[in-house]
This record gives sequence, structure tokens and C-alpha cells, in this order.
Amino acid sequence: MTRDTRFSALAADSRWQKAWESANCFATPDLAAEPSDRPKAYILEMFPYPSGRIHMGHVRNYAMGDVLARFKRMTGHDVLHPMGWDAFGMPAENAAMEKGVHPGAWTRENIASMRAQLKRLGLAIDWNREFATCDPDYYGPEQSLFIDLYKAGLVYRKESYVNWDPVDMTVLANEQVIDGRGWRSGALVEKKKLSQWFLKITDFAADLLDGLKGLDQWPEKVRLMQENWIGRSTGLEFSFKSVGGKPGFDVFTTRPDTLFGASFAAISPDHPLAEKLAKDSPDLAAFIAECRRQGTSAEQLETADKNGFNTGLTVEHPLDPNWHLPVWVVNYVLMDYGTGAVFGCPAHDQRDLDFARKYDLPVHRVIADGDEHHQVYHGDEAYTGPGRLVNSHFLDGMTIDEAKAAVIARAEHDGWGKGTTVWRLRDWGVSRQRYWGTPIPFIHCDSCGTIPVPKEQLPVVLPEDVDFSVPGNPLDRHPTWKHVDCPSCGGKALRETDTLDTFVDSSWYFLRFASAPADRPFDPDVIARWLPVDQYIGGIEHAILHLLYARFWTRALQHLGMIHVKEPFRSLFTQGMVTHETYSRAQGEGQPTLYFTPTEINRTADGATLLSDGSSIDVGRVIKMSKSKKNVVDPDAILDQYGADAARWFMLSDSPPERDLPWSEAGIEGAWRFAQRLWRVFSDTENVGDGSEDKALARTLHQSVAAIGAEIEALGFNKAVAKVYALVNAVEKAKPSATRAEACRALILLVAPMMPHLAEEAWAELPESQRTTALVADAQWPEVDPALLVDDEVTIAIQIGGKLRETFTFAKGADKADVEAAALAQPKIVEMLAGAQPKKVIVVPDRLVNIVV
RNA sequence: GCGGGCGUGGCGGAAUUGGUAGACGCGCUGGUUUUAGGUACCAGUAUCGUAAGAUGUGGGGGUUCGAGUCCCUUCGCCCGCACCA
Repeated sequence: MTRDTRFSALAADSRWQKAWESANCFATPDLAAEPSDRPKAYILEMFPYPSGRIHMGHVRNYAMGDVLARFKRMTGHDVLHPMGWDAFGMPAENAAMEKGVHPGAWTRENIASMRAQLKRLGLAIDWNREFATCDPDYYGPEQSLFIDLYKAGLVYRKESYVNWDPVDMTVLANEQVIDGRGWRSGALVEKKKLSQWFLKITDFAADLLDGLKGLDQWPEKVRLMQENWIGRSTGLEFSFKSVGGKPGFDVFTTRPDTLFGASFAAISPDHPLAEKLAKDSPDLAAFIAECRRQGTSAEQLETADKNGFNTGLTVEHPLDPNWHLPVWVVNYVLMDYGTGAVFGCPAHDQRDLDFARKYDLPVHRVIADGDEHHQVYHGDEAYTGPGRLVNSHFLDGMTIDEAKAAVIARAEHDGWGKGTTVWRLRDWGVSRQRYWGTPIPFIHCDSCGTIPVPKEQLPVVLPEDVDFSVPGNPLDRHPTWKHVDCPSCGGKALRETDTLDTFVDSSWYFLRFASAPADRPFDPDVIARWLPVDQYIGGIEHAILHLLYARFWTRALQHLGMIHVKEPFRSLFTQGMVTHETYSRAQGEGQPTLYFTPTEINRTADGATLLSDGSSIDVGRVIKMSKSKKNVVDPDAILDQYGADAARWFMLSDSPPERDLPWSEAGIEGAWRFAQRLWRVFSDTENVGDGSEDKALARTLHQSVAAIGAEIEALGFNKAVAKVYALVNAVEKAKPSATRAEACRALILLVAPMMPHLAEEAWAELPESQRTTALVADAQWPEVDPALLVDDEVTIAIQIGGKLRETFTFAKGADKADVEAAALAQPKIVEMLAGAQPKKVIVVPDRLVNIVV
């Protein structure tokens, strides 16, 4: 006899979502007002950009965080699990330009529909704390923090060459330039000189690098990527004196040991000296122009020739004033690294060697690995390995490290150079010539200079009446907005019209979630209770940009004494993407390939056909879901058809969370069937039990509770899911008993983090006496009886010569000798040994016996 | 070029310190129920073999009583960075 054999997901979803909302279940405890001795858990998923619709990647990301947040609640934690919107950015302005809607209206509509979609997933989120970064209530405090950083000397303005995206008509940070193209528009980036706002992230370069060591709960990969991005190099910086009294220049090298191998000096085409010389030399000017045209994409660099222009200048070798080196302008020296100038040592640097061979410059060997000590170096491969110094006067015979130290010591003693560290990391340019961003709260006054907006005048709110009919910054051409009185002298002044890079918005939102007072950015005492974020979950694509900026911003605020944490995210998890096959049809020469959505396709075991006309379709690789390849599945359609629990379950099953998850129809159907099966187990009236005990099931149950909890804690959702299946299998096979009834109740709790609606429905059906709380969302995770975690019998394997021959069961923890005797007495073993005396018997307690013959 | 990761059935993937490879799911095969079925249930499913047995974690070699796991070597795929001095 069963009650209701079908679980009606759609009805259950909305019923329980309403129940949670009206019970205000997921409200964050106010730790400042009511101190708690419970452990805290700040669970955060990267907040979404409100593009319009959620996609499966969101579903996966938020399902994972939600399981953890619900589990933490069930295991007695004070949980903060918020949601908000990274709401500023270019797509809103693009929509404004294309469709004539206001970016704000477009964004708010998107937020409304995406919020509704997220709510359908049944997330245990404290929606009371929701905000969007485009709220003046959010960006006002951000402006205040920006001014604080300015006052602390961490914000400055500088005239500089910037990466200009000619399509988006805005400046890009170095981090946003990929292969010489804008990260968003894909347009070739141009160099342009502009006055820009910068954040002094380089002040924290060493600390940001050091801090990585302590982030032992971050993926190794992300730490390495940040390490490489920060890019620390140590070496010698020294000056080349020009021959003939002309100005010299500084160079940086990590290989001061090879200084006697120098055969030329090289400066970047963008070096001030090169530009100066170009004024008197049309040939050089032409060469520089040619260099600037050269692309910087991977393929272009691969094939790019080393080109140079001999300036005719010479410089003195710092260790031998009579040794003069020619000065070349070369295309492979970058202005924005080191000093924009190097000395060329062809024998021990591949680029210099390529260059020297092309222009027939000398190649002096100064490092030798063996007997080869000749001064002239042959071959086309520079030697960069270990060895000892040769042909290098006072350095001869030293190791590379000794020689480096000796040259630096000599340079410092004689005053022509010093040991130094250079960083690859640049200061963070945050100016954007856009409307839809946080206005930079500064005012330019002819008499007072550039001064911050007084804090009592914050927030500087974006004007609503803006015109997107022409490219460029609408703030700049707004008729009145920028015209203000100088807060200092009262005279006519101009408001800054640049807005902040949206990565600034996401650099402190996790603080605002924890504490959002009306009169300041956050309350330090509350921050101290919640931060750091205990588990941060998001995509690997933020490994550098967002995660580095957030680490910097947190440090900067700590430096100002405003908060007491340095690292915002204690544990980071980067989840894999949701992928799907592609369906396409080639259209012949010169025509773009046609792609089809999964809903247009009939997929069979051996191929795919178009539903509309039955014609056959090419099945392509399983790749990340993307609109352009049309291999997307709409979450709303899935929720309509299968309900939130099946969708969540599928997102958590099978694939390890850090790996890509191939979406499949069979997979979601399997999840749905499992929900139905669970429902049948829960509805089975035999659950009442007959009062008897089932020891074996009790063991399985308690072992499952322990294992599932441990797997959720470790974000091993796929493994937790497998253990749930195994437990359900065991419960189904078990005969009615008190234990079985207990197992069914526990099972509700075990699946509650993953399938919360089904769990609530089943919980509500339980007899009153078994329900400790009204909602399963508030219930306790089942207790584990440690005595039941260990079996009293174990299966022991018997190997002969390392090959498995037999297994038998034996008492757990038995004496080695007893186990050995029992193994040797097994009939099959007796037969196989045929009286032969084992040379040796290895007994691994409770595991196996290996007989060596 | 530099750095990192991954190779296990038809598929997604399990596998404490080296200790019974393939848990769990999908798919597939056969069967049983049911008002039709796309539901449910039972049995099976690494490969070869009727079986006994043999083989098997990308390839080759090594250490070991014992290797998916450790070492050497090699092949393939994926990701990140990249003329960084």
C-alpha cells in the first residue's frame, strides 16, 4: 500500500518556496546583536551579471553553493548565503544603443526575471540582503571607499598610454587585453595617451604574492596563475653611460652574471630615447612606426622576426669603460617591463642570439658547462643551463649564482647599479569612458586642482536623462551633469566624467553582503564576525582579474585599518562548465555553418535528425554551452518539465564538480526518475516498521550518513550522490523493521540539501512524533553512532603471487596468525597450493593475505 | 617556448598510507508486470573464452610479496601565460 505514487514537482516547488519565504527561513543571524557560540559559515557563489536569463552554468554554480549552505545550516552553523547582481557594465549600454532602452531599466528588468528564475531553483538564500551594484546605496559607499583610498595615497591620476578599445570606445586594463584584443569586443586594441585614474595595486605586489602561499584551500592552478601574473623577477638595474657625453639609459637584467657576454644594448621602440632620436632620423621614425604596427597575438609573435635599427650611439660597458657597445632599437624589447631597455647577451639568451645572427653581431660565451671554453659561441641555440663563468675576468670559475651576487656587489660598490626586484604586475587603470558604471567622485577645478567630492555630497548619482545615439561617453556630453561648483573655492568646476571599471564593484561586494549599514560602507565589527568567506564558488575565468582585485582591495582596506582580514576568500572552488553536443549542418563553400538547438533535434543512438523535416544533422563535439553554437538548454524549460530537485540533482551527479558536466536528456530524465523512486520509498507504508532491528542496514545507514556528510563538506557532490543511491538500494532491499523506518527518516534529511522540495514534502508526511522541526530546512543532520561505523566482520582477499584467488570473511581485527591459518585452510587455496610450502606469507590486517610461492 | 592538468568499460566516473580495479549512475541485453506506453520490478553487462582460466587502468621499462596509485621513459589531449630581459 502506498499513499501517492507520484511526486508532483511543480506543485511542491512553489509550495515549499513560499513556505521558506514566509518562515523567513534563510535570514542571516545578526551576530553583532546576538552573539552566538555556533561556528559561522559564509558561503558565497560569484554573483551574476544580469544579462537577461540564467543559464545552466548558473544552475550548477548555485546548486553547489546551496547544498553546502543547507548542509551547514543542518550541522549547526550560523550561515550567511547571499545573492546580488554585478549590474554595471557594457552590455546594458549596448542594449541602450541597439534598442533605445535605458541601461538602468534594461538592467532592472533583467534582474527581476533572473531573480524569479533563481527563486525557482529553491535556493537557501537570504534575499533580504540582495543588492545590485548599480544601486546608489551600493555605489555611494564605493565612492566613499575610493576617496579613502585616494587619501591613503592608493589612488592617483596619470597621463599615460592606455589600451583603447575602438569598438567599445573605452580604456581597458592590461588584464582585459587578450592577444592584443579587447576582452569583450575582440577589437584590436590601440595605444592612446589619456589622463587616467589608477589604483596602486603594485604597492601590494609582494604581499599579494606572499599571501598566495597561505591560500592552501585554493586550487593550485589559480595560485600559479596569480603568481605568474604578479611576476616577480630579481636582478640588477644599472645605467649605461653614453659615449660622447650624450644621455645614457637604465637597463634591468636577471642575468648580471653574463655581463661580459654583452655585445649590444637594446631599447624599446617606445623608449623615450628612441622617440627623441627619431625626431632627427626619419629612418628610425619609420622603423618605430613599423614596430607599432606589428601585432602581438600568439601566432604573430611565434613567427615575428627580430628586427633592429642601429642608432649609431654607443655606450660604455659598465665593467670596462674602453669597451663600447652599439645601441639598437629593437622590436622585441617591451617598454612596459623593467626599464624598457636591455643589454644583449646572445650566447645565453635565445632572442638576443636570433638578433645577433641576423645582424651579425659578436656572440661571446661566458657560461661553460664542461670543457668548451672558447670565447666565440657557435650554433643557433643559446645556452641557458647551469655552468661556470668563463671569459669573464674576475668572475671566472664562479657559479652563475655566485657571479650574479658578485656583479651586483660590484655595481653597488662602484655606484653604477643596484640589485632590485621588478614586477610584471602593473597598476590597475580603473577609468572607463562609459555611462553605466560608478561615477568617479572627483571634481576638477582650475584653481584648486582635482579634489574629491565631499563625503556628505555622496553618492554622486548617475543622471537618468542620457543620450546613446552617438558613440562615446554620454556623461561627457550631458548638458548639465558635469558642471558643478568647486567644493573648495566655490568657483566653476567640472565633475569627473569617467566611471569605475566594474571590477571595482566586485572587489568588495562580499563585505557589503556581510554588513550594509545606511551611513557607511560596512560595520567593521560585523565584518570581523563573518569574514573571510568560508567557501567561494565560481568559474575559473576569474582566476586572475576578479580574484586578484578582490584580494588587493581587501588588503588595501586592511591597510587603512578599516577591516582586519587580508584574504577575503579562505577556500576557493572553481567549478567546471556545463557542456553539450553541437548540432550543425555545413552550408557549402563560403557559407557559415548552420547550428540547431537541442530542441530542434531528434537524437538517436547513431545520429541526429531535424525534427521538422527528418533530414540528418552532424553531431559535433561536446563543448561549453554557448548561444553562438546553439547548444544551450534553457533552465526554465527544464524546471517546468522536471522540477527544481531533478535539475539540482543532475547538476550534482556523475561529474566531479571541478570538471565539465556534459548535459544530456538521459541524465536529467535519470534524475527525475530517481526523484520519483525516492518518493515511492518515502511513501511506502511499510516504513512504519515492525519494531525489529536490522543490524546490517543500521551499519549501512550510519556509514552513509558519515560518508555523505564528509563528501558534501569536501564538495565531492558526485560521490555524495553515489552514496545516496547506494543507501536507497539498501533501504529498498531491506525488510520492514524499525531500522528501515529510521533509515527512511534519515534519508529525507540526507537528500534535503540536494532535493529540498522533495525532502520537505516527505518530511511533512512523516508522523508528528518523528518531526523535530516544522520544516526540514531547519532540521538537524542525522547523528552518527560511531559504533556502527565499523563492521565486525571483514572480507579478506587471498592472493597467490599477487593474483587474487579467493576471498573469505573473518572477524575484524583478528590476529595475523589466525588470519593466515584461515586463509591457508581455504579449500580452494589448499587445492591450488597442492602441498607446496609457501616461501612467505604477507598478511595485511583486515584486508588481504598474499601467499608467495 | 614556459607553467599546469588529464588519459580507467559503450558513456559520466569510483577506488585511505601501494593491498579484492570498475562503486554509483547512464546506456544496452533478456525477462516480468500494467489500461497503451516513454513507468516499475527482476537478472545480466570490462575484454577473450562454453568453462576452467587468461588478459586488463594511453604505450614501453623499473621498484615491490603486491602498482590505476611510486620511479624512469614515451605518446596523446586539454587549460593558462607568453619576445617579461
